[in-house]
Amino acid sequence: MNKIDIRYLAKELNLAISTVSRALRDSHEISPETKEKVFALAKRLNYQPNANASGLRGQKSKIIAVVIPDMVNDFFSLVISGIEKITQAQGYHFLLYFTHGDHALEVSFINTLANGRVDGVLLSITDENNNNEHLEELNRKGIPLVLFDRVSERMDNVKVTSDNYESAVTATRHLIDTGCKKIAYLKVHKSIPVGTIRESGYLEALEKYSKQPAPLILECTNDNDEAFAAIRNMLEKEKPDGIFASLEKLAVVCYRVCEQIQLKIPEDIKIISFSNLQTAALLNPSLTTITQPAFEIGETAARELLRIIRKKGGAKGDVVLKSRLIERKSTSK
Amino acid sequence: MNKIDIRYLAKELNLAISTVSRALRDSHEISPETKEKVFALAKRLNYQPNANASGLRGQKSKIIAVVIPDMVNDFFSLVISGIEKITQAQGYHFLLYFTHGDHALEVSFINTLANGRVDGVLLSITDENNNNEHLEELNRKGIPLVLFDRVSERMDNVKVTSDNYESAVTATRHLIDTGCKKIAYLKVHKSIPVGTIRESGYLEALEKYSKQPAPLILECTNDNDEAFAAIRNMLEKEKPDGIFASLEKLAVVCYRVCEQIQLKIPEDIKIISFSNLQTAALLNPSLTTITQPAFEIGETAARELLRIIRKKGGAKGDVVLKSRLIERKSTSK
DNA sequence: TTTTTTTACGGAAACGTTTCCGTGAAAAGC
DNA sequence: GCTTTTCACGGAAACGTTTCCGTAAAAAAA
Repeated sequence: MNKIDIRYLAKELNLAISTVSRALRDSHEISPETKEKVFALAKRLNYQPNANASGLRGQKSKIIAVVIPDMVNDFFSLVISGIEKITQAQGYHFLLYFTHGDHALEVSFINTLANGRVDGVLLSITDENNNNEHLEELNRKGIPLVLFDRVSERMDNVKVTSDNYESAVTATRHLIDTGCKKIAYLKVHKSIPVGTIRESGYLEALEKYSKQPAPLILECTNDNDEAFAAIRNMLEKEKPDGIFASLEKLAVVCYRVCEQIQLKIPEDIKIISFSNLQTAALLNPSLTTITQPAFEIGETAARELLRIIRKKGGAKGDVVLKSRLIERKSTSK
Repeated sequence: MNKIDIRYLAKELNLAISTVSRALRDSHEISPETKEKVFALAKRLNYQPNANASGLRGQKSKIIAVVIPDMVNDFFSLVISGIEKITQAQGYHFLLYFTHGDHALEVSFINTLANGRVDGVLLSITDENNNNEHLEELNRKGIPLVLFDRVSERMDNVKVTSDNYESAVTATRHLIDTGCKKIAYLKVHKSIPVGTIRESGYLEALEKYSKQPAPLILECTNDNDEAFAAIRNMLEKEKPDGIFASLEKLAVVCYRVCEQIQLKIPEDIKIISFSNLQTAALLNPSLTTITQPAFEIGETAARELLRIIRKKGGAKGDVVLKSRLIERKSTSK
């Protein structure tokens, strides 16, 4: 089978390669009749321009890279779906990379991407406390970068996030409003900024709206069994009547602990959690959540990136999207 | 900022471009000392070979395409994770495409991919009943293709699936064993082969292991509200004591219906479902599932594809992976 | 009519690699 | 000591586009 490239089309039509190329790109220098002939043949032979050749010549690939920690919860699945919607609509493609929480892997990905493979990068930072020389380098090379969800304040790229502080206040206040007198805040030990920001929201709300004498913060590890033990210990010792989990996996562990030590939700203890779990409504009892606009975060980040790619450096406007409190049975009075 | 290409390295080291290229690829024609110098400079300048240029010259991109219907349930997220593990380990990249159930979109994706952009394609077919001329075309062009989960028996590409028939038998039998006398099978109207295969498993099990006089099959639409109405109607009229849902979304709808018409699970009715829902254990009551080895399907499919890419056409061995029955409260006696 | 502009196209360079082919010098074989 | 082989590298072509530059012919302007 003959491979059909632009050269073959040209030969077949008795035209110069340049003419065919221009016709395909609908240049005004080409007569309508010639265009017609070229289009017809191209369609008939299902001609597809070689991506590497165009990319090499034009110094662009129509591909962006999406770098995220992983896909173990629904949040990033939804973000990806949002990104896909935009890239698909605008004729772009995307490569997907998981850093698995490994900063070195992130550095490696970013470095190997700065070689014409992609026109831009969408990144949710793996470890926000680590250095980001690799990102500075990306900026120096002029490769558009948009950060989302897990961002670094030290970078002045466009950032797309959700209102973690405000919704943490809302969540805490919701527990207070439903009668909780002693509210615990659960986080993971790796102090990712989003965790810290949510914590300040919790503290702020306690201060302002509650009479609780002292905050009650439990720092768990990433290990589920360890978290289970820690939470159980805390529940038995401190006996809080409200729990605010900063991550959905912590809420899930809480459910298990409560089952084991026979605490009834929401009678004995109320639980609220940040979560994008699509089955939150089906848990036993259904879980009240602060749900981030994950799909919209993906859409917005992608849209911003493509805008920058086209305009070669547009306005640097951060975008903060609103999360929603979805009240369910785990916090009913 | 100077862009550092191989030409720049050559000039800097007073070497020919070809020498540098060979050194970087660790050719035996280059002396160890020269290699050292080249490696050192390349590392110092963080040189990354231009992907489009290598791709164009070498006619390969080290990128594969992954085409799936969507990511609305955990199954495909897990598959993607499995694929990522393999591509990452073997130095490949992957582009992700969603067909959203639109056959024409699948055709369009496949066609535009056959232009050197990717070295191979991993596909879960959108509509197995539709024609697959686009896939034949891909085969003719010599672009490796591996099908997974939703495959077409008419294609003789490598296929990676799970044991839908056997596990449907197992699922039905599980309901029979827990005492169900009248078991309904729930499917969606689009007769995707996987649905049909599961149905035959259900029928086979009824025939062999149950005294149920006739099968009870309900065909739902993709619309959740319609499915709700249909299931409710069926439950009230037929009063089955066991439900086998071929898709997890149907099981979820069942839960809602049961709640509304006050049927107790598992006392009044038992439910089992194909599902990869990570929170199946947390539902109320926890849901007994047939869980497909999604991650392994992704791993296997990717591994097979990369093998074919390297060997340029290896053995055509289909792979069937085993699903697991995970017994939970929705089917307890 | 002559000159200028426009139209519609052709030729060739360039994008950054990889690899084929060639070659002088050193090493090996005789 | 002469021929042959090996070694280590250089030059240039090729991958398939896009676009710059050039140019006959036709159209417009003079």
